[in-house]
Amino acid sequence: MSNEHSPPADWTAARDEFVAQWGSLGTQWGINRTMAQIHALLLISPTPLSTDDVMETLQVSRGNAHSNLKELVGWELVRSVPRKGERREFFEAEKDLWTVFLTVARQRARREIEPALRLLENCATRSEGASSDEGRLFHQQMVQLSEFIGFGLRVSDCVQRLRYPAALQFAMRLFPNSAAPKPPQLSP
Amino acid sequence: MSNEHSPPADWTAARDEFVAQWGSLGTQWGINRTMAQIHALLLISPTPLSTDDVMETLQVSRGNAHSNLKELVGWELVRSVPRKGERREFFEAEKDLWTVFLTVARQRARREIEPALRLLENCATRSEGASSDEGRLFHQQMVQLSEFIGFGLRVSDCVQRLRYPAALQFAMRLFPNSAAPKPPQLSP
DNA sequence: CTGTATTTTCAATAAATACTGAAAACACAG
DNA sequence: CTGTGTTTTCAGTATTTATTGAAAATACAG
Repeated sequence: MSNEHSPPADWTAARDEFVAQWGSLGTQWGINRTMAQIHALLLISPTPLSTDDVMETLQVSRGNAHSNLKELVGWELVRSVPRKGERREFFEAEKDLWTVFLTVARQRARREIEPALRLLENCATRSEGASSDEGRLFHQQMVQLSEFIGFGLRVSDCVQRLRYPAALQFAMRLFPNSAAPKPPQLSP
Repeated sequence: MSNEHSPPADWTAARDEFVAQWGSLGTQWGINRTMAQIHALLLISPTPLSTDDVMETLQVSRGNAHSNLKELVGWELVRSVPRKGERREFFEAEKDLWTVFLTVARQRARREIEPALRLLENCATRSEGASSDEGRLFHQQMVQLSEFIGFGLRVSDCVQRLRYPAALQFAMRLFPNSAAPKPPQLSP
């Protein structure tokens, strides 16, 4: 993994801190630590990594590395890339951040928001004719929540169709006082 | 709490399911079950509730109800309202969903995103002069991530200043094919 | 100050979640 | 088929997080 002529620079300390902290950050968002760390690792790796690479770097068991890699693949944030003449699997992360953002939004919408919306609509229907104060407020809030979340879902759908430059332009037009980041432009 | 002339309608079943499911939903987003359930409860309660009301309705201990109520107050999603001639505290949730959305966005930005941004900027600086492939990609990703997240923060800042109707209009202009929800209009 | 209602704290415990490691299943070369 | 390298599964264990309940602190009325 590490080779050649680089000075034993201390950016490696920054790397380790990034991986560790990204893991903690993840837990605050309902993502398990190891999964977030593997994602961090792959985000900054110039080459695809094997399960054993992950095990060694993060000092976790095979089962743990395996299941979290597979889950990342399930989230479409990581893909398995075959290597010529190698039997084992290698994994690489999607590195373009706009794509990562869209993917996370899409997956969370599908897995979590849409089921919630169904719940809310169902609750709204079931409380249709309520006559008490409590019942009417409940119905009202269910309708309001489902409309709010439904609207959010539709906006997200539209955003999915934007390429990064278009999204940027929209944002700039909407929020002139917020400077935009340079467009992502990764090396091949 | 329950009184008067309502038929023993079954919307109460819908209510119970809403509270329970909102709790599970919360856990997927890194919020503990009880806290999410208390929030759900207050969102649909026409009157402020006491700690004992919460304990009884959700069947949780005093300590649990207490600490989660206080944390909700800390998130500014719930406020304590004094009741004339009553010594104990009553709590009510912010019910306007646009306000709730802005509050959650603001709090998460402050508590989680801003610290992450500082980490990323720090990592970007510390890897400034890296010469290896790995080092340069790391630096590049740190810069990219911090710019992306920084931009998100600035957009969020701007959104904070929008009233709901203005936000709606913006969204409609951006995404003409997504029908908008009726503007929230709660009874006094 | 004394007594009572209420809030707050926190050590102990329970529940949920994540992780390990070894065994089983699988894939393929020879 | 046999042997070897790899992936997958999963029961057991460890870790983390949430919850309880009772004691301590607080607030106030009389």
